[in-house]
Amino acid sequence: MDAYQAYFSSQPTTVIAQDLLGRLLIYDSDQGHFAGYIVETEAYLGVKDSASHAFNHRRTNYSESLYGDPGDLYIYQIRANYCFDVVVQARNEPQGILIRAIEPLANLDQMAKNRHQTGVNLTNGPGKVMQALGIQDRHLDGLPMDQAPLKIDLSQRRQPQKIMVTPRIGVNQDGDSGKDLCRFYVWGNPYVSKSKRRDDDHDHHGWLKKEN
DNA sequence: GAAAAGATGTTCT
DNA sequence: GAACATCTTTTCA
Repeated sequence: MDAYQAYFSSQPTTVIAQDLLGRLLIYDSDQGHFAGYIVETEAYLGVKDSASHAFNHRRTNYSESLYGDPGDLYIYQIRANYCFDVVVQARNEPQGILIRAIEPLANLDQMAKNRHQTGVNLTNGPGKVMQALGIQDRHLDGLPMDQAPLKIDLSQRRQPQKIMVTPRIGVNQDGDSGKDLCRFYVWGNPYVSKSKRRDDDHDHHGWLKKEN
């Protein structure tokens, strides 16, 4: 197993989800070089998680990638929108981390064209991130991230001032896992989904220091 | 700034 | 036919 796979399988999923906050998401496409800091994640804990696509060992051709190797991509469509997970834990252990929001760093102009929006609306939600990056199909589904154009840079990390923990967004609250505290985000960052502007940290966007 | 409704693909009953 | 790991637009405050 390489170091990339080890990172996504040597700690509990909720710990990895928090460690991903502040890391750089990169996508190289024919639209240019996209980059942004991850500011919001959600952990999905596999067969015992009532909100997971793999609940009760559900396994279909559609969600097969979730059962793949740690560090693989799982790209899926929910209603009219695409989202993506990083697959974590060993092969056949279907856990994943949904990347819900990023703070854009590079290629903001192209993101605005792809989204037909500006400001925080570029990337403050999982479907919005995919639209901003111009990903509107599943051709990257199942690929190992370190060999795909869409990847997370593990060589550096921006340090959040404070990590907030809440129940997940958009999942059925009546399920056994509906109120589990599996959503993590950078306090004060304006790109966190469903956040209120009066809670923003205008000086540092919730990071410990200025731009590296 | 909140709430409601519509668009929409896959899975399960 | 119903539910869903979502987003946009409209309507009302």
